[in-house]
Amino acid sequence: MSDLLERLRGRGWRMTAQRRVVAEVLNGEHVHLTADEVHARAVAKLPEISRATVYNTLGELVSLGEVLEVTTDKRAKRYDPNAHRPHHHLVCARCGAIRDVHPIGNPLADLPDSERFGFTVSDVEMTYRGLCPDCASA
Amino acid sequence: MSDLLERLRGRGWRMTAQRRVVAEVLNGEHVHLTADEVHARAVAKLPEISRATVYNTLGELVSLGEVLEVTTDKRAKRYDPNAHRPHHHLVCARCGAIRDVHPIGNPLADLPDSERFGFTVSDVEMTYRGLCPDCASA
DNA sequence: ATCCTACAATGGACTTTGTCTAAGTCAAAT
DNA sequence: ATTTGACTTAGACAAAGTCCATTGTAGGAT
Ligand SMILES: [Mn+2]
Ligand SMILES: [Mn+2]
Ligand SMILES: [Zn+2]
Ligand SMILES: [Zn+2]
Repeated sequence: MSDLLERLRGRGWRMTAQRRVVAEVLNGEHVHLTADEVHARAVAKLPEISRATVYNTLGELVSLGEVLEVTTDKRAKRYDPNAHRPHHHLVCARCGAIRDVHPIGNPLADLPDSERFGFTVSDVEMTYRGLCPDCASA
Repeated sequence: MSDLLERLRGRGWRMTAQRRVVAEVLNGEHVHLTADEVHARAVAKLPEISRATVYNTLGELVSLGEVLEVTTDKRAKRYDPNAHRPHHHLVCARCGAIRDVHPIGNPLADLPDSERFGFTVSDVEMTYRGLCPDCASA
C-alpha cells in the first residue's frame, strides 16, 4: 500500500499513475491475480492503462521482491502481493481458488543428501491440492 | 514400454504407429519432455506425425494416468513417464535440469487443520529449486 | 481377404499468454 | 519553465496449446 509506494519511491521509482494503480490493485491476503485480471482492475481505475505497462510493472515488482510470481497451474502466471511472509499454496482442483498456507516443519530438511544429485538446494515450493468447501459439496 | 503398450491395448486403445512412437519416446527416469520435444523425437522415428496428434496422445496418456503433467516453470508443460512411483522434483534454476526426488516424511500431515480452510486436501506437489553441479561451478 | 465404420491423424486456423519495439509522453531534477 | 531520460502506448510478434473439418485406417464383421 502506501507503505509499498514509499519503499518504491525510495528505490528511485518514478511514481506514475499507472504504477500507483497496479500497486493498489495488488493488496491483501490470498490475492493471486493473473496479469489480465490485474489489467482489468487497473483499467477500472485508470481506463487508458495498457497491457504492456501492467506486464512491465508486474515484472518490476517481482524483481524488486515486492510481489511473487505463482504458477499453480499451466495457464497464466499469478501475482501475489504477500511477499513478506513465506508461505505455500492450497489450490482447489475444480474452481481454482487459492489460499495461502503455512505448513509446519522444514521441507528442505526432508530431502536427504542422497536425493540431491549434487545440487545446491536453496528453496522449495509446495502446492497442496484438493477441493474447496463449495466444490466438495457440489 | 511394451508393458505400457499392453496396458493401453487392454484399455481399448487402438494401436497406431503414432501412438506407439509417442509411448516409446516417453520412457525412462528423470524424463520430463515438453510436447515439442516429444514431437521432435517422434518425428525422428515417424516423420509424418503431426503436432496435434502428439498433443492428443499426451493428453490421453495423462488422463489414463500413465504419464504425469509437470509444470515446474511458466513455460511449456512437461510430460513425465514416471507415473507409478510418487515423487517430487528438483529443478536447476539456471539450466532447467530436472531430477526426480523422494523426500522423507508425509507433507500432507504437515498442513494443520487450521490451515486447510475447509478444503478436502488430497495431494501435494513439492518443487525443490537450486543449482545443479555444472551451474553451481560456473 | 475384403469391407465397413467408428475412431484416429492431419494441417491449418485460432486462442491465450506473454514479449518486444518505435514513437510519443511526462515526472522530476535543475 | 526547460530539459531529459525514464515511462507508456499500440500493435506487431512469438510460443504454447486448442479446435475443427477433412482424410485415413485399425481392427472387427462378413
Ligand atoms: Mn500466496
Ligand atoms: Mn518426474
Ligand atoms: Zn473450488
Ligand atoms: Zn544447471
